[in-house]
Amino acid sequence: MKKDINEKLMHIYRLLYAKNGSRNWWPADTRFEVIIGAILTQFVSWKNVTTAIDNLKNENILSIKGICEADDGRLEELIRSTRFYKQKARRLKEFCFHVKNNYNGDLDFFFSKDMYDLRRELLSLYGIGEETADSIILYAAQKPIFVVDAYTRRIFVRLGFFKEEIKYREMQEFFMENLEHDVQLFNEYHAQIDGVGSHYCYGKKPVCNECPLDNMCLFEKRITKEKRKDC
DNA sequence: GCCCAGGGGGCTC
DNA sequence: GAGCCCCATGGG
Repeated sequence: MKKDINEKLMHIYRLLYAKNGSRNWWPADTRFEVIIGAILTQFVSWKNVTTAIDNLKNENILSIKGICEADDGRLEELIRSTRFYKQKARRLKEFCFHVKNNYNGDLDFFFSKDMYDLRRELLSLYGIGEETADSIILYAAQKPIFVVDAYTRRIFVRLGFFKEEIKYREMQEFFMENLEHDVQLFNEYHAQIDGVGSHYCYGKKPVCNECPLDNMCLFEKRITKEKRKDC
């Protein structure tokens, strides 16, 4: 771990934490709900997801058994608010059947695997890509993997750490090479990024004046003078 | 009416 | 592997 990079990353973390406090992520009652939320939130705002999760709760099918036994059309209807609902209904079903058929429906059993074995297995399932897999590993299985997303890219490109075309794994490796592997730190760091991500962009729009990272935009060499005025 | 939002699969070359 | 299209709701 490079000490100077670690200190920069921790400085950013502390600025965000000082402003927002703990964000208590992930917003869910159970780890199964975390998993369902991770799949449903793909390319959609969280508000749309809460509608769907409430529907599943009200219908009393927010469980592996419940999803497995649910009628396909009914399931689609309940999660309609999350966009791409037909695909997502299939994703939920396939995840639940995987755990049911291979782990006797037992998430403890499923999550007892080595972290990277678990990651490979999740990635093999339909509809689970890197971000979704990592969210499940960190927030449901409580194993120390760093979750990156579009907001992480946006902010750290703007701050000058990454080029815009950086790959998911490269971003993830950067954080994991330069931060202590700690579930609580990884949990809160990603949550903090999420909390300010919507205020950031690559330079097209002004950043939020309230954001504690504004004065760090000077790290971003590719932002023009004109755009820098936004900071 | 239009634009955009925290992704992933599948196809092509 | 990169580039492209598909999926198809809800809020501002």
